Amino acid sequence: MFLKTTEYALRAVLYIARESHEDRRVSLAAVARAIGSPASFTAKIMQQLSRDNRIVCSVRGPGGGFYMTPASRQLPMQAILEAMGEEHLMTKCVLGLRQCSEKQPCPMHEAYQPVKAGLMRLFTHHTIGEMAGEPEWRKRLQQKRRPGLKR
Amino acid sequence: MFLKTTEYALRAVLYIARESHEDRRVSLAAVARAIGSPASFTAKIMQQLSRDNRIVCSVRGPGGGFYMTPASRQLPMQAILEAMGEEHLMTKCVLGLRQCSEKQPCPMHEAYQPVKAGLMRLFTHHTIGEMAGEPEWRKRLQQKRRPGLKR
DNA sequence: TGAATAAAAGACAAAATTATCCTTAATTAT
DNA sequence: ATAATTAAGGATAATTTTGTCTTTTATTCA
Repeated sequence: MFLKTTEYALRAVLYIARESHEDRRVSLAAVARAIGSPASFTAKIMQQLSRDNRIVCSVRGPGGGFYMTPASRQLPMQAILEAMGEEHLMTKCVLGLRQCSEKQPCPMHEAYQPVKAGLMRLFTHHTIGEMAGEPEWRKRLQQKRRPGLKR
Repeated sequence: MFLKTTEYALRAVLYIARESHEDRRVSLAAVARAIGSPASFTAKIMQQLSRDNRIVCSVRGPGGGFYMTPASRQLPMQAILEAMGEEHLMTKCVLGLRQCSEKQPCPMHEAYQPVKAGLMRLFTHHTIGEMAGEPEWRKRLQQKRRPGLKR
């Protein structure tokens, strides 16, 4: 569906939405560990996500790291795709045809239409904060982070 | 959504389903032109699709080319994805997590579920022949092939 | 101010995907 | 049989994506 980069970005933002506040920041290393992406690669992704502090905010120096404001949590999930330059994946033709449209439909257009609509709805109708609200996720990440944890 | 290779494969099979019969074969060059993919790259894709003549059949020599049998037209669209080794894209987690499941859902699992179901339905419930049945497609391909056509 | 910390930025490397070219094998027609 | 045609197969190259490493900049604290 998405590029690995974008998958990492989605994971990272959801993680930060859970774990951070204005005063409690999470480090790059913590993010990388949590989302299972190499640290220096994660760094590049975080740069895209924190450009202009639009989606996540970043602070350098001791005690620094990343966090999200309440305002950013109100952004639709789509904002993450936009930051990564992959928002077109929601509207793209299944066959990858540029000219495909309602007027000039590809053979799969009609059948794919409801899937596309569902995708768009998924990313436009849900905010980041909303998506980050699931409790199962955090539990699993902690299991993963310390595999040898007893019980 | 899919790799370019797979998009080409889907386009190629739908094109061949339309244009060919046991006795009327389409050449590699024709397929490549129709789907807008470089000829030698298309050749590689056709090799995957005609392996064991499972999806398309191929014939070498003068008058040769590719065609589809009525039996192949009955295959679900999914068969094309399988031939290209991308069937997992239908069932994959949006965040790309391997462990994501009903029991261990990622934050987007529940919301993505209906989209995934739609995707799977799209490729399992529709046959290649069915999908190839749209008249608009052929018209557009012919326009594209000869851009300077009068009228 | 100076040292330590943590992200930003840039250069570079590896891997995967996409694309090209050349040779071989199969089929048809002469 | 020989030549011509068309796909198969193999080797190689270009591009994109993914990943790494080093240096720079901002911030905090002593």
